[in-house]
Amino acid sequence: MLRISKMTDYAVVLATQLAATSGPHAARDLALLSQIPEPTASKVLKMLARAGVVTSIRGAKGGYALARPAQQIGVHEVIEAMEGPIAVTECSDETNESYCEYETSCDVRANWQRINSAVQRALSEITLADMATPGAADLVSLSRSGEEAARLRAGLE
Amino acid sequence: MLRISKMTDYAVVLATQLAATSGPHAARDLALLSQIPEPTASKVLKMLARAGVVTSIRGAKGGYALARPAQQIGVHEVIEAMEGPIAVTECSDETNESYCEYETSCDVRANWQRINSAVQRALSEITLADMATPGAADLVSLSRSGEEAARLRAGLE
DNA sequence: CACAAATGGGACCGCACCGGTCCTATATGT
DNA sequence: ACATATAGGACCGGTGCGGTCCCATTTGTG
Repeated sequence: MLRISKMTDYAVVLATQLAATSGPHAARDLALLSQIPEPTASKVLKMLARAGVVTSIRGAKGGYALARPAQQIGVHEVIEAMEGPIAVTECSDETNESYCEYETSCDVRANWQRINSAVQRALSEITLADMATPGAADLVSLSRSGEEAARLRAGLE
Repeated sequence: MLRISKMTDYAVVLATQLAATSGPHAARDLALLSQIPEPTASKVLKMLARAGVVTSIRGAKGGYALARPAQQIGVHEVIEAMEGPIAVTECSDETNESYCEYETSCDVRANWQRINSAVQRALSEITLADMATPGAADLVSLSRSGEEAARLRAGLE
């Protein structure tokens, strides 16, 4: 988990660009703006459209626009559009019957739901409008990551 | 992001088992308990050891134990042990110089940090002790990140 | 009405990564 | 010494993902 796929990165970039401007934009324009290869950007936008995150207008003068106001679209929607439902473990989603004989391990798996919902909540609180506003990235404190933060800091200096 | 790899799932299961019991356990025992193929479990435990999540005791009567009390180990440590630093985008971690000519897209990428830290925070608030307690799957620490995000949004609106 | 400009929906490919196994070296209790 | 563990890799097969391309469909425009 938590490794961001490139496609998902593209999706967020593109969706944010749609949030920043207004009116429909052709896939080609968005691709140029975001420095994403055009065919790939097109594919990503199609996925977003199918997921209902953006709307599409076909034909000449067509393009893409957000399906709803940017404040009402959480980044989790974009991410789920690209990667499917978030963080399901095998134990939770399917029909499997009898490998839960050892209840200890299955209890643990049930607890994965905590992790899933925690992540989901965190992601749904960040909207595309947030992503479109440039400055405020730092007021989210990343302090508690300890060594991670230290590494980042070291990288900056 | 957010697709949970099998290895990571194993890691959480194994770590949680260590949290539930006490004293060192051999990899073989843990593997049997959790229904994970032994060589794989062994590999996962090695990774956790190298990351400092668990300690190892070599030789006969050896085994693995948590490096710290379960309440002090967030699941993000386990996850990072398996997958490396959480959710970094290419733009943030490396030495790359000049593909940020279009500042709009790079601004967006800077905002990835919000997502990263939101997820990080959510995960760091769930400890192995939480994962080891069976019933109380909901509640606990999830509310924190919610409040935080609410504050952020309040600032924007 | 014909044409150009767009999206929709796939098929397709190459490669990196991941799950999984196994082998050898080293450490340590008995 | 010997049995029991972990440490650290090498190795391999399969799947998934990034990425491209093609063709059908829709729709504005001259």
